[in-house]
Amino acid sequence: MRVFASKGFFGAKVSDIADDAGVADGTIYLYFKSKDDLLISLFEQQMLKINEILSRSMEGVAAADDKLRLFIRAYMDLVSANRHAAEVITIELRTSAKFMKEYKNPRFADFLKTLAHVIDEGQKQGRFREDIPAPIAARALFGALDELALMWVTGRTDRFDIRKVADWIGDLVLQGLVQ
Amino acid sequence: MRVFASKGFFGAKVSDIADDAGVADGTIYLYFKSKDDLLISLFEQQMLKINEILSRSMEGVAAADDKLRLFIRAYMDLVSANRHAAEVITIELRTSAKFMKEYKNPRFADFLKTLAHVIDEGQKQGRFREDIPAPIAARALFGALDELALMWVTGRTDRFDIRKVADWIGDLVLQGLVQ
Amino acid sequence: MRVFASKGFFGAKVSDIADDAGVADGTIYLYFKSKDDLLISLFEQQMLKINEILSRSMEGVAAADDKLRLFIRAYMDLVSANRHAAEVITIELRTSAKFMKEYKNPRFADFLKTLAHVIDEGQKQGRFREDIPAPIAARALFGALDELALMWVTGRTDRFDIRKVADWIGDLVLQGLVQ
Amino acid sequence: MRVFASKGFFGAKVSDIADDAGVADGTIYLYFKSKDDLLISLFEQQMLKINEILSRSMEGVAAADDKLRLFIRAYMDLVSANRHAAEVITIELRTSAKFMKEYKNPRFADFLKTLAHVIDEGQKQGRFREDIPAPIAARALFGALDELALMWVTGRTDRFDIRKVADWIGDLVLQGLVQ
DNA sequence: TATGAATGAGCTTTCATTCAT
DNA sequence: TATGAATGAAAGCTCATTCAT
Repeated sequence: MRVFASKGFFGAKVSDIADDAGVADGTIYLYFKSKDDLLISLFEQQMLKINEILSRSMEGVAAADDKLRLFIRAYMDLVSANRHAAEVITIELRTSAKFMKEYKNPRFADFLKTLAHVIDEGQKQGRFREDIPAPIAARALFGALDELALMWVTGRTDRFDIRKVADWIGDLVLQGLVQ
Repeated sequence: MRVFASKGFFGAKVSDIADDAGVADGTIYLYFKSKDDLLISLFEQQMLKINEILSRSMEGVAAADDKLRLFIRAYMDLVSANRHAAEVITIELRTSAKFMKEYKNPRFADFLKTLAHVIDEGQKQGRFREDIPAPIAARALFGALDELALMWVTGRTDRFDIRKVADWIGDLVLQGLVQ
Repeated sequence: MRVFASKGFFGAKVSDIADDAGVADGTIYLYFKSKDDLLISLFEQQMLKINEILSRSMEGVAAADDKLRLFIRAYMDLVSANRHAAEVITIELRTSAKFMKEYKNPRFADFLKTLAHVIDEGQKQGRFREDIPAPIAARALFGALDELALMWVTGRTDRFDIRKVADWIGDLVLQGLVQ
Repeated sequence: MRVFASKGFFGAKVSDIADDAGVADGTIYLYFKSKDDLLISLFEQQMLKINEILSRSMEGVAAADDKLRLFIRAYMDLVSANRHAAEVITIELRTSAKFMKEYKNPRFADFLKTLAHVIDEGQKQGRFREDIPAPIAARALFGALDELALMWVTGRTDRFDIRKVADWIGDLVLQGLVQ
């Protein structure tokens, strides 16, 4: 993750990764089928963890808007706590489609489903407007979160408080810009 | 653009691009210094065009919320009219930072500035809430737009109407989910 | 000659030569069959001129040792007056055998013949020792001259007087080091 | 060495060298940084060996003229025993300056210093004339040796005895042509 | 299990040469 | 005659992957 984060998938040599891990190049291939597989395994593992943490963050909360705020905060906390992972997921996730034709990224689909589900709940609770389809809203929200994560990850980290950003996004998505 | 869009920067061979363009490999190098330069030139050229169209789309409109809606619609129209360009910009833009360390991407910065400026206007007009900093809101909005563009570009195009999506994002960002 | 001298045969691009000559690349090919041919023509032309000047320098002189001294001086004068030509001939001449398999360099053979002839005369005049075969002595003398030409051409030109060097070589070859 | 000798630096493809060595192309790059580095390493290695052998050949001999004769014989013996090396050093050494701007060739400088030192000794012993500067005489002698080595290496080897040539050069340089 | 030297396919880039204008 | 844009073969180098130890 450290190596992919700092050099990107194509820039990262298998030998760089082996060096960073303190093993020989060949050893990598005892645990992963290929460099592609290495990145995919990373995705899977991280997304699994992320999905779990995000789901847990909303446990025991009933109101959809509270859930959404908690989700957003938890997501941003994850980003700030796992800089490298965030960078890899944020950036390489996109490119992956291009060079790993066959990989469907099921965990990311899970992620989006969770988010859409919360919004759907809100709509059923009568709290959220129903004219925007939940999957679209979920995707838009993810885009916003992802972009700000990228901004945080590539920018000077000390420039702004990621907790505040989380709340701003919560306000934006729940109440909108118009006051 | 067609080739980068379908294979990604690293997957696209210079000879693929030359083939697609109907010229010899060497001819590429009469017009571009390197493969990197080719992608960068593409960015610059497209972003310049995009920025121009987006600015023009809001001309003669006073209210910031109207401006924002027009901006969003124009952006989505551009995406649907320039599938390949959208794909390249959406995806390669992110990766670019990793493999083109020195490239600052000034046109994208312009893009964000335009968007932030509209939001700032809305705040000064008293229409938009002032607790969310304009650059953050702009970035979040771009993330949402970009993500939906990606969804449209990589998904089955006929699945939903991009115009409707534009309006949904407008509603979401201006009024929020909570009704 | 200027371009070959400063960059070497392989380092010199045809377009560099065209630029230096103030013509288009294609124009070169109206006058020379190929880049190889260009260098060969240069050799031929220069060596012809050199051979002529050297032969003339010894005209009307009878004693072989006087002839040899005059030859040496004339050679070194040529080198100092035609820096670029000297550089090309001195350096590229050697490499030529490697990459221009078929080129026999007849003018250089003429050059060596002239020199060997003078030594042969000296031997017949009873002035020069006969135990050293004239062609070997000629070749050795050329080697010495060539090396000093190279030294002069690649070194700081102002460091020593090429006329003096010529006389030193004359003394060395005629009288030897032992006093 | 074999490949550089038969095709020259530019004519020799890295894959030719790998083939000749019985390894894969990539293997070359585990041991040498680049094709340039390969040639430079060859120079260094050979010249080191040559300098050592030449120095040793004169050990225990006091008179400078004896030393010089031994040096010349040893040099020619080396040439005849290491045909390919001689060819590479003789020819590529010259061209090297043109395409390897930064390479200073320190071992060749050592070689010349050794030779000049012997001549200087002869002058101090009162055996050699002092009007010819030792470095100039050394360079001239090297030129003669180098040229004859080239002649031997590129010509039909059986045409003359390299030992005899060595002695002729010894006579020429020590006693001169004039009898 | 772990190693790391060896592999060799594959890619970007260069540049001598051509030829339509 | 002159041009110079276009060509495309060719070559140096990289690096994911293998496999004997």
